[in-house]
Amino acid sequence: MRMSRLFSQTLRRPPSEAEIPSHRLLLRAGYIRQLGAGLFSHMPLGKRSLVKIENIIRGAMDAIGGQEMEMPVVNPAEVWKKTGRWYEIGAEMARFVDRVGRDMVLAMTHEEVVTDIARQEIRSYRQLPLLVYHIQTKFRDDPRPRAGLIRVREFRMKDSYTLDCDWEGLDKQYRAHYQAYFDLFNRCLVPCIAVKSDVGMMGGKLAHEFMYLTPIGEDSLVLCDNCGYSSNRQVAPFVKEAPPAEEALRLEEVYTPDCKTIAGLAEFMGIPESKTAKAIFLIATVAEDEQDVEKFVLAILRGDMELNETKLTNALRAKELRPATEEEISVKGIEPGFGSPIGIKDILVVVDDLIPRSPNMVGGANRVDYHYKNVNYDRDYAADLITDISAAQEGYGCAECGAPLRMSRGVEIGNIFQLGTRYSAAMGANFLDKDGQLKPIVMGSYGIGPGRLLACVAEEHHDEHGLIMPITVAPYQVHLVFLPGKKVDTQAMAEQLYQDLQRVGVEVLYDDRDERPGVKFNDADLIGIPLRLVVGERALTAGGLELKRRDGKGSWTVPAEEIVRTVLQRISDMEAEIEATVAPIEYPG
RNA sequence: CGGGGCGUAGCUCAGAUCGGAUAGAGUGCGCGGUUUGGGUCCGCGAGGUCGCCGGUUCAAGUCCGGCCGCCCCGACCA
Repeated sequence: MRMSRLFSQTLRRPPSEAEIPSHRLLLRAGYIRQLGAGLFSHMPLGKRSLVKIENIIRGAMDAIGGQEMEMPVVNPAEVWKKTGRWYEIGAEMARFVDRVGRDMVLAMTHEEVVTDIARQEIRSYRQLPLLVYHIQTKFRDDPRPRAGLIRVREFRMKDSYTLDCDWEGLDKQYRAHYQAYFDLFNRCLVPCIAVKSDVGMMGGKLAHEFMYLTPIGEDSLVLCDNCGYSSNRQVAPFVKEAPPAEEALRLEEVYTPDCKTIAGLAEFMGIPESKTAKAIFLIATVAEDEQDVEKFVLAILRGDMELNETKLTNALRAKELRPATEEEISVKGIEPGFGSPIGIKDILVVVDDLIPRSPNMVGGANRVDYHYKNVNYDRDYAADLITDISAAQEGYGCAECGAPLRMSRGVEIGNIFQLGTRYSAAMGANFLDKDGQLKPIVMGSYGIGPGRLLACVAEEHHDEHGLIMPITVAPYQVHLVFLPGKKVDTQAMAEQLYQDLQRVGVEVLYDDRDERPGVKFNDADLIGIPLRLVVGERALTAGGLELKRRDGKGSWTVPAEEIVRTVLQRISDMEAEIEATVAPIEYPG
């Protein structure tokens, strides 16, 4: 490609709305342009990188037996109603009515469609297992897109689906994806870890998220350096050490003026926060018989701990969970700031599983400026549900080995779900097994966001001058630059090289513009093509052309007659370096 | 959806407190010259519904009201 013809220019300054490096550089280098909140165009450079990423994904999926197909973006609501997700998913799914008044959706994932097809196609265990995938544009009306390509509303997604006779088969395909994902992320040179995750709207049993670790990430992760355990904070369990047992003392009301916070209360009472209990009031939306019911929930956990809303949502099987308003709290006869489950009726009380093991706590008395001393679970109040609803924190004990946990942040670049029979059972996708029994197909679902992955590549590989694209993902392999010469016609040489290199299959971005050297070098650095080939008089008098790696790992002066061969060699060197990082990884089970 | 910020040339920003005549700069873009190994220098030129609608006023980029858009924090989220 001739840069004089390229449809996008580099920007000297990034638009002011871009804050994170990947967003700024992808804009400046001309890979992307923004249309609206969470809506981006991929310019020719960006599109080429995106296609390369998608092809890396294709390679990895095909290698584990995947068959590429394509399913419709627009779905009739009917299938979504059948699985219930029409009702469960909120405003993030775009819906519309077609010309004859039918409800339609823009599919944000394709379990329904795959299951619908499977229902028609699959009759026998002999047709299983199967792995199908497609790479397609998705729209999710995210309430808050951010960070450039990291979190957008419209994006490309690879989603694959496995169909199996049983859980053993699913497990096998799940593990194959686990390995394939590491392989392909390695090929993109994006380091990542797999963490256990919440199943969220997908439903199902087991799920992992693949996380690129970075402070700009929006997921909080819990990691154990000792045993390697890792989990999304949303679901992370941890060791809760119960305080020493004590004789239950007499319940006592104490005057605690202005103690509306845990910190204030602990200070006033002269006790650690761990001796207090906090009461949090929420409204949970729960589906009962296809109807949404709002339930008033009182969550109780130790004063020094934080509520984990995902855990609570899952425990309640709630669709939605939000803090209760002061009015809603007052209506229940509860005093905000001094709330307590004691003596309150007609609410759903959920207690963190550490509370029953914590004797003589200080908690609210439902009366302004008063708390109870020596509150003991069971004796003084009861819960509808006792379970883990507290959030892991830095330093808490690892649930596997007890060592202190470390917190980190990450960007989710892929995920894998063991769905089981949720969709097949709901939609009647059954097959006849060996034993003559009709059984629901056991399914899995697996996603990757190529656009987000591109952002992570940029985030991981750049310097103060611009992008440093890995050879596997770069829009072109070689950036050819000529610098006008006084005696030598460097432009003619460059034109010839441009032809020669393309003839042997090298992808060349050729800067044929009449620009000053500084401009060309700066643009080359910004765009980040892995190899830069300069035709200039200075190097020619020193014996050849200048070939340089953008990542700083080598530069060479190459005689003109050897240039094509050398370029091919350097390209395959760089490809080999990356392929060497692809290795079997232990599946944690 | 709550809190905060911003909206003037392709991009980065002045101008707004205190209303006043053809709305500016840098960069980018076009033309001419100059220069040619890290964003040369000089000249000329094109480029604007000052986010939109309404109001106040003799007069609005500037004041008032409403709306829209974008960004950040939170809520939310495969």
